[in-house]
Amino acid sequence: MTSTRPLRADAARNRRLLLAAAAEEFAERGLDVSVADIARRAGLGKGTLFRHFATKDDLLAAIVLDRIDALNVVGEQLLDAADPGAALLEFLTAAADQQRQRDLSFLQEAGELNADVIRAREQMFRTVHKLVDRAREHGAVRVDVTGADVILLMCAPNYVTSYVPDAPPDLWQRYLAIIFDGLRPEGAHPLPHPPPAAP
Amino acid sequence: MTSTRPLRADAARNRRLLLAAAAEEFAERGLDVSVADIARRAGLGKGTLFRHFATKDDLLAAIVLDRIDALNVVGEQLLDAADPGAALLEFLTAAADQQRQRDLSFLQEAGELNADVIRAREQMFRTVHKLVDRAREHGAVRVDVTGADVILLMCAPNYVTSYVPDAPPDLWQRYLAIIFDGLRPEGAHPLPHPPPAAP
DNA sequence: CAATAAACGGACCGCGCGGTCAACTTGCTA
DNA sequence: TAGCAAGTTGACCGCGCGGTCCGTTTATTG
Repeated sequence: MTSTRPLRADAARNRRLLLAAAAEEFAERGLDVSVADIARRAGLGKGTLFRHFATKDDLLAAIVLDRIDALNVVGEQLLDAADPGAALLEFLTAAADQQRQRDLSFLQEAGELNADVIRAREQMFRTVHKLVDRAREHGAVRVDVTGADVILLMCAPNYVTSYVPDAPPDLWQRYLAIIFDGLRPEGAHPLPHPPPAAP
Repeated sequence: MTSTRPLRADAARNRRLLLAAAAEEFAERGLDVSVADIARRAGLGKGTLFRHFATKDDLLAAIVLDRIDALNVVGEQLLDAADPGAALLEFLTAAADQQRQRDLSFLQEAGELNADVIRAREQMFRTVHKLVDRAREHGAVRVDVTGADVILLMCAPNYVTSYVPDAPPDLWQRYLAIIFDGLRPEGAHPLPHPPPAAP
């Protein structure tokens, strides 16, 4: 029973400031910005950061958890869209758009992350599987790709554009479109390797 | 005029040992293994490592340079293959296969790297452009993708599989096949964003 | 085989990191 | 508005990193 009494007003505000600062800092400069920089950006002391998040990883986990949950909500809403193929594309668009900029990828090895994150991630993965199954049944996706494939390919558009120096902010759409065309049944060539069991 | 006299026999051997150890270590444990670990793996002192490579980045650059050059050789040989579409696929296969495991990506911002690496990379990129142009003229690749697109997508198969915990070593082939299907003209949908000028 | 320059190695240095703590400030409540 | 728990802070700690340096070892060569 962790009956958490409500945060004091200033503490709640500072927590939000820290999360916002961290999200921006991670996005702009990658996952190894120092906690000192994050605290400075939030206009707070380093000690305050560690009062709210025991560890740098916990801070990251809190951000990632929010994003995964938000993404899962979008996915679930799309589960009963009229056009399952369009719904899957829309989901992938939302996913790439949300975690634009640098990575923050949620596809990390289990051990590295908080149990809450792992749980949320698995739920989101289940949603993706459903979206893919529906799209496949509807003939919008080739028969030989699985939910696991789509999960793995989900981050690729952002990854790919992260290497072009002054990329326009929506360049990723181009690569999502190419990859999505690769998922379509028309003109599909047989795949040389079975899908992974994992995600 | 840097008239470099030949290395002493043991020094030459140790240089090779260091390059091999670094390549393995980078591949297995990522780019931020310590130089101490690399030296230990090579069975040499840390000082020796720094005698051969002034900086950790120089060591990385030496490895990357080798790979880029090797890849460029493969690409140039494929330039007059009978089937330009198959040649492009073969090139991408060689690229992914060579730099399997962890990243070592050669698509980094210019400033980060040695001038030699940048030169080699640009040459390799020109080869890719030629391979793509030939494949496009031959109808093996959709008309709206460019060499720059292919360069960006080149590393995606390895990236994507790097997230599955105990991935079979050739799982990347599956995602290369999917992406390559996305590059084909059959069933291509118009792309939502112009290609980047950059690479 | 002696002489010598080249190569080696590991103790050492300074830095910046994630994380701690005790003195101080502040919002809440009775 | 007094009292106090909750919250804040920045100096501080230990660590491991990339990189240096110099006493020692070794391949080469006349």
